[in-house]
Amino acid sequence: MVRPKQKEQHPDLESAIKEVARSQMIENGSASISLRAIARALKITAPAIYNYFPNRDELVTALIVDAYNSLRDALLASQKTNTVSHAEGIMASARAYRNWALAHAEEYNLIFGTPIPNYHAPMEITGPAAAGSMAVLLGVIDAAWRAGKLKTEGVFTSTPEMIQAWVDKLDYDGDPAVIHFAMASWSQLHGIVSLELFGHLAAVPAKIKVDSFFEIEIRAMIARMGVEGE
Amino acid sequence: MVRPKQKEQHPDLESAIKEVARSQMIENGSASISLRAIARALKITAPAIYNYFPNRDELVTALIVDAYNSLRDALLASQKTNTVSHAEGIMASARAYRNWALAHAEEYNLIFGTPIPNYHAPMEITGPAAAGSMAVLLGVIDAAWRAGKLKTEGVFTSTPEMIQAWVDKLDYDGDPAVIHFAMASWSQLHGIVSLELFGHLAAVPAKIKVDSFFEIEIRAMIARMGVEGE
DNA sequence: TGTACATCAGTGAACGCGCGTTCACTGATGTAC
DNA sequence: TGTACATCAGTGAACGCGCGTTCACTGATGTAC
Repeated sequence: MVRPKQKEQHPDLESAIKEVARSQMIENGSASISLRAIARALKITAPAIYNYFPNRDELVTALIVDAYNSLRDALLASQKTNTVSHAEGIMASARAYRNWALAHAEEYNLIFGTPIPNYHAPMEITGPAAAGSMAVLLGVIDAAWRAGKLKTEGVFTSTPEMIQAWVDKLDYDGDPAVIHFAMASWSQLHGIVSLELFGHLAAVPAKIKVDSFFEIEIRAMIARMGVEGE
Repeated sequence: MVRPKQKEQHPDLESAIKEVARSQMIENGSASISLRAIARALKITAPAIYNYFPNRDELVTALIVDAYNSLRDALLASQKTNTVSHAEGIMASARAYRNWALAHAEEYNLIFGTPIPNYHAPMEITGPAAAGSMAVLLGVIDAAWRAGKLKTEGVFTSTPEMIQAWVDKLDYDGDPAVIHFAMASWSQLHGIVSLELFGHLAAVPAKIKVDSFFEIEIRAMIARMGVEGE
């Protein structure tokens, strides 16, 4: 997708296009990514974009992949500085997830929200990107399990279809209950974060802090998994 | 909005317009509600719609209000047939919430998902409608609390800002922890349901059942609230 | 019963707009000799 | 150092499209006398 360039108005127009696309998503929502609007903002003509992306859909795909990678990096970064305890490690990744979502609201929406009309994500490209960020979340919980900190007994009597599918998909060799916990944690993160993003949790104008609600809920989840506090 | 009619191609064109709008949301997503497309489907001309809705935004608002009311009715219906136990009452409303969302995916998305670009919901109209459906969820948990079935001690040390705001907003005279539990339950419901709707929880093509995952998670939430099982 | 009139739901043409994409082009730059 | 040529990022015009909304209208129906 990147071609050797000889002259350019912008030092890196491919990145500039994506950057403007991101900022336009913030203004108008991810549904209204428009090549012409991007070109206008960059003071180039719309066809120039075709030197970098073969069409609008591939630009959207690139934005999705970037978003997943950005989320993955944020999650990874939260782990590097946290070796205190497994409970705190899980808390740190949860906070990193939420903070990333709040700081990149439209990108979060792009990957986990309403699909863009008339756009169909090519799974062979977005799938691995998605797995990359999910793997970090699973990894944190898996680490707690491998350290014997997770209470997996009694989570379910027989492995449900859905969990087994994830075990197979991720080629996971641990306790299926770890996958269940990862999915449960992710659901909870997503539930809080997405309601918060759309202003459903707190009265919007006042911009009331959801922080303590988030902390209480995630700690409850960690307690449920049996991981001891710091 | 309703005017006396003397002749009509459709017995109730106002309802027909909303019905077609709903089915077009299913096909193309809520972002692409189009008066012209609706008119085409009804074999009328686009300006005819202006006899029923002053503009596109008010049609969208009407759809949002309908959606909230429909969800509220589904939640209420789940309560009428359930007097077995508080735990089962909560389970029933949770299942009703999920089932409604799965059966009305685009309406769910319309009220809780990405806002429609360039559309701003008039809070004085959508606010009460939203409160109506939320009130049912709160009511079920509040009933358990009033029956002394909820373990509200130790949920938080001091009432967080966000919860207090809801207490004030809903003029709630019970334990603030009940509001917390209602918000927590809703977050959890929303998290699972919205991931499920967008195919993130289960590999999409196989359409793997999320049912048991959902049951396990909601039962865990009920257990956390201290409500005894059946 | 018959006629004149008012009502008003739905029509059809038109407006100005923004969109993705194509195409032949231009003109600055880099390269070869 | 100087000239001829190839490259190719970006241009500008054009395409066909769908959109929300306006406007003067038409023609079937209901009503009054």
